[in-house]
Amino acid sequence: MDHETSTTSRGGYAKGDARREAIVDVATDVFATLGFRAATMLQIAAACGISRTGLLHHFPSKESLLEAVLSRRDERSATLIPKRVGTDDDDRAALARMVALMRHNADSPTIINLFSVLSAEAGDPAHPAHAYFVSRYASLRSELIESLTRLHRRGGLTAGTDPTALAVELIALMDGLQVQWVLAPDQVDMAGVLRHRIDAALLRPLD
Amino acid sequence: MDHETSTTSRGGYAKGDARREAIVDVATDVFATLGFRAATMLQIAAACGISRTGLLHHFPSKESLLEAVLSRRDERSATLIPKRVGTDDDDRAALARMVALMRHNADSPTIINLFSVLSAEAGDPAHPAHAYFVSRYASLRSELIESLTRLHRRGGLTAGTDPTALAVELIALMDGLQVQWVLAPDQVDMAGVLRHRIDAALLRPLD
DNA sequence: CCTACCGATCGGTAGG
DNA sequence: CCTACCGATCGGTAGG
Repeated sequence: MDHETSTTSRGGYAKGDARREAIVDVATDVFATLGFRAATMLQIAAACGISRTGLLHHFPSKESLLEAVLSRRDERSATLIPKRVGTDDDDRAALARMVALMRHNADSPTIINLFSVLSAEAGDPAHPAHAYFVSRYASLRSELIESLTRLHRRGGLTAGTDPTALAVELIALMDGLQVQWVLAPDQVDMAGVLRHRIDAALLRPLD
Repeated sequence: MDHETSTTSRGGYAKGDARREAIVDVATDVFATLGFRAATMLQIAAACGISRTGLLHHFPSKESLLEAVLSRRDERSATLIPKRVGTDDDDRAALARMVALMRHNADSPTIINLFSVLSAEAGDPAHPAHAYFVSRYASLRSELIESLTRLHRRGGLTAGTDPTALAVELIALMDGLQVQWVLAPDQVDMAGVLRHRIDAALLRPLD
């Protein structure tokens, strides 16, 4: 949170930044596979081809590395999900992007694992990412509730739909599909099930 | 899996069995909080008020303790969810029990955490519970698909419902609601959302 | 021969 | 980035 360095390279630090980015990529994989607590700095260092103390040169603690992994993820998803909405079509587009995201994630199981494992172990208030996930889900809910409420006011949702309950349901559906998909990729059509549920809530289905 | 001892006490071993049961309860809590990999035998032993070697006397390895925790959970849920179904009412009752289970789980966050954390970290094929969760979800899916298919054939579901997709969706919904609920219990009405989704799929709502 | 442990220690590894 | 370390703790096993 309080690391001034970013992934954008500044004059004279290109090499160090490139190394940091490579480390964050590796750490993402390891945290995704083992979770934060069971992952070790030695494993991550070895996968980077450096020593454990060399790793600590770039990230002074395991938690600082976790912060870097999460903020990198936030940057990436921010580019995929723009903030400015307001029209009916924008809100429908936001739902379409959720489906596209599920389809995209089916090709990058690492990210699926990362959030499944971390959000589960972050349920413990003592977990270093607990606050992050609490506020992450709060943001997801409030943004989706806003979108669905606008859609509902403009008559875009089927009668009797509660925008708040639907927002909670759709977020839960995405998370649960990912857990199930990791254990049986062939049996779970993540994007298809989500798309079907969203279309059932919309008066006019997605394109 | 291959431990002949059960939780039922046999003549002369009541004390040992009671101790084993107490240990399994404590281990359930610790695994639920930390996950399997990050939990330590020392923590579990300390929480039981015995030494680590005393713990190992009862369970020769950490994995054997995990097996005991999971099979205990299976016994408990087996008493809650009987196997013999076949009539239309039985299949509707199975859906009602899913809602009741969500309501019940909201009072025992430990079990929620246990399955959220373990099923997420078991996505790694190298995890000792990987096979368990793969087959657990396969069973859940096939049993629910059976129930929903019977209901559908008897005209109990709304038109255009795919029993297989609905089974995947309902299981995902339950899992995702639990992850979200742990992080914000006041914002997530687990049983309410599930109930609402099930009623939307049924021609005649649950009682 | 059974149970229910104990204190000590094995070779390795944790985060820093 | 590395070698050299620290206090502690890991899962598992020894004899008693």
